[in-house]
Amino acid sequence: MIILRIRINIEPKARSNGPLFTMKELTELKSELARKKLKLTRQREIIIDAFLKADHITAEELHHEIANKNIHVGLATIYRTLNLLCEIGVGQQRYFGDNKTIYDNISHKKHHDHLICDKCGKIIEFESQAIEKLQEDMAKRHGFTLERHRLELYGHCQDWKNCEEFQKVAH
Amino acid sequence: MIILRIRINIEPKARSNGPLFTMKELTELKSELARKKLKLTRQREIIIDAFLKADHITAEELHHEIANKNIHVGLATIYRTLNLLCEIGVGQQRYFGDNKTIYDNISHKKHHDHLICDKCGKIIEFESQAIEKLQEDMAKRHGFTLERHRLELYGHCQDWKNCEEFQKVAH
DNA sequence: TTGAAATTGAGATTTATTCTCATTTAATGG
DNA sequence: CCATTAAATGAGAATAAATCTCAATTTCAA
Repeated sequence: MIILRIRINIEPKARSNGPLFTMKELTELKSELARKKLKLTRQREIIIDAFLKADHITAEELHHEIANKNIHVGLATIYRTLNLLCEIGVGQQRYFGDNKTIYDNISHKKHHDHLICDKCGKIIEFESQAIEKLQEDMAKRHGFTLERHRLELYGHCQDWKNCEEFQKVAH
Repeated sequence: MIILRIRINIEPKARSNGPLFTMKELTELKSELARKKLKLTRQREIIIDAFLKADHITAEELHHEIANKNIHVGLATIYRTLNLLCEIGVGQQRYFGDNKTIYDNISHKKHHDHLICDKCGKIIEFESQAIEKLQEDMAKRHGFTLERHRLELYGHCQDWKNCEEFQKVAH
């Protein structure tokens, strides 16, 4: 018997180097997907695995990351899956002004804001109850019901000159 | 004698309905442009005039605004001039997440942050010394020299249902 | 008035992201 | 285990905001 496969995107072997995520993560994810009548495809597993290992990453970067493993997943699928993860609440989109959407892996993080180094691109996360409080006050003063906010501090860090990822970032 | 003009973009008459800006503004602007070896063209006058009358505006909106006066200025020129105004310090770019750059006329404003209504698109400007102070502290704590920041509060205002410019804004 | 240098318009180009649709795949229930 | 069906994928087309190109035009200073 001969089976012809016209398009095999990902070889079954791609799965064989260790489990992609822990059993707990996998179970949670599956039930979350099932709730939305979504499927856990091989592509999604791969994307999610790479995403969970990252901290802040762009779709393009993730695409390369996966390509480096000699796996091909279409860029459109990467975008689709990243947006899906944001809907589920595992990720969040950020725009730091360089015209690229950064996907923030918030699976293990609580709410936070960002400090961004203009020189080396370093991103530091922080949280300030005091600032949040003042924001709430300010909104109330103007008759607003606050839903969300965006706070980004830009400047340069102490050691950007030694920073390995040093690169002038455009504004 | 016959003069043939192949391309007349803006008729001289377009200038005749009143002075575009006050003498003081014009003088300041001219010297500012001269300092940079830039020219005060008719297009720039028109764009700057419309921009100074606005508060927050997109390039596209400004383009329409000008078109409504039966004057044609190319969109590329609008972008170029708006960016120029930002360099000079008369304007500032903002991104409020709807994938369009908003140009903020800051000619008569000091530093401020924004409250944005998700329902009607209303933009309120505010300033908080207290928040700024906390931001400074936070940056210092992480070894950062703060250059600038972005603080935007999103939610909905009291009266968005009656708001004439009501329109669901996409996120 | 004139010449050099800056500016413009029109449309091509870029770039990130989304969309389209034919093909393929996962999950479900017998 | 297999068939069914709805969901997902890949590839490339489409979109949309903003920038770029370049020949034609205009400003400004001398």
